[in-house]
Amino acid sequence: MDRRQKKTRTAIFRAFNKLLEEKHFNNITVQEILDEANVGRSTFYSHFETKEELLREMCTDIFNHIFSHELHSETSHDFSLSDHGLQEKITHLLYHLKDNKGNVLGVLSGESGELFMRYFKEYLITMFEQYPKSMRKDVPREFALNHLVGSFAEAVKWWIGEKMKMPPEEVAENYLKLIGYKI
Amino acid sequence: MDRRQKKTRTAIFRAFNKLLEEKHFNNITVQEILDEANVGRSTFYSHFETKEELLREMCTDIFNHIFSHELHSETSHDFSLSDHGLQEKITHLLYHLKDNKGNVLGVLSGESGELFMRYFKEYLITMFEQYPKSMRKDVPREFALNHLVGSFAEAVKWWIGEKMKMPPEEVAENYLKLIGYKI
DNA sequence: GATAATATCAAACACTTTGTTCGTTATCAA
DNA sequence: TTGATAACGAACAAAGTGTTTGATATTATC
Repeated sequence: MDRRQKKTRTAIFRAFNKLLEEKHFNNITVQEILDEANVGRSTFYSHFETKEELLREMCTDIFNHIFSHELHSETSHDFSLSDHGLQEKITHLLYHLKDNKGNVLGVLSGESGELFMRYFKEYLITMFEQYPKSMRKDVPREFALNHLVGSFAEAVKWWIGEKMKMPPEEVAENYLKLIGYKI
Repeated sequence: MDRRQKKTRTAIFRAFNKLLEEKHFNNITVQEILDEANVGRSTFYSHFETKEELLREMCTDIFNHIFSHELHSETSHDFSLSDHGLQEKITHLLYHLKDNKGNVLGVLSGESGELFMRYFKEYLITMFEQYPKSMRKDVPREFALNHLVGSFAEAVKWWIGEKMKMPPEEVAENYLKLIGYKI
């Protein structure tokens, strides 16, 4: 990719992220992004068709980074035994989030969290599907999966809202207790 | 309140709700609401300052109706024994939601759930606080309460997304299993 | 280093939506 | 019946969107 393209792309991402920390997605205008990123109007629209696409691409960028190790680390293992690592995996994921504090905080802690959450959950589904033992079998599979994903996403949102002051290990432990996960 | 005011207010609510079933809140224009409700532009703005306020007022209207029985039915009972009714209370709440299908579906089933969810959770906090036994004590109270409220809200969202085809009793039962609630 | 390709820019553009204003008409409560 | 007021509709300024244009600057490549 052309250096110029990379440069403007990251400039736009940085600007957008900063703005997201301050105000809601809906109340951010393209003009504000342009001013913050020092990028021309037509340049912006040659990169992204709409503001929504910008958000989507930024989300996937962040998650591809955060989940890159998570999703592929154990895919070659025996499936029935892979449950053993759920606590470690969750802890690891939380540490990743903490490392990306700068990027994630703006998007998630702001009022735009719902949009970000939608993407987050998509990745979580893939993760939890690797741990069949975390799901109770006396409840419909879809219901149980939705519960795991939804409640974990809520826990993370709460954690971030609390400025991530609780240690990742503790968050993971508390969460696993609440979903009744037996090691 | 003047009959004329009531008339236009409900006309706007009805029109707005219908539009919410079809498209996202952000993509609904005031003009569309006016056309659907057969209401003049200036009339709309004499009732609601913005589109957001319209949504907010509609949400509180719905919840005040749905939770009116829920929240006050057992407040005079003995607190330590009130846990016995959680399953019934949840079931009852789900039936209420189903009765308000027409109102709730549009707001929540669409992608506009954000604001609606926020209000919903506020009411849920009050509800779950009446059932101390539903909360594990080996996990920080705030963490546990967030888990109960968040996961229940997610379950309801899922349920509505599935067109409420699962019977309320079953939803309540499955949910209580997942949070490890012992009768 | 020269060159062809192309990314960026600024400015102007048509278009949509918002929220306000105002004079007129219709409806209500008393 | 009458005074109050709600609804109407048309026009308005303001703000934002997404596109187009031609000039300028930067890049990859030869």
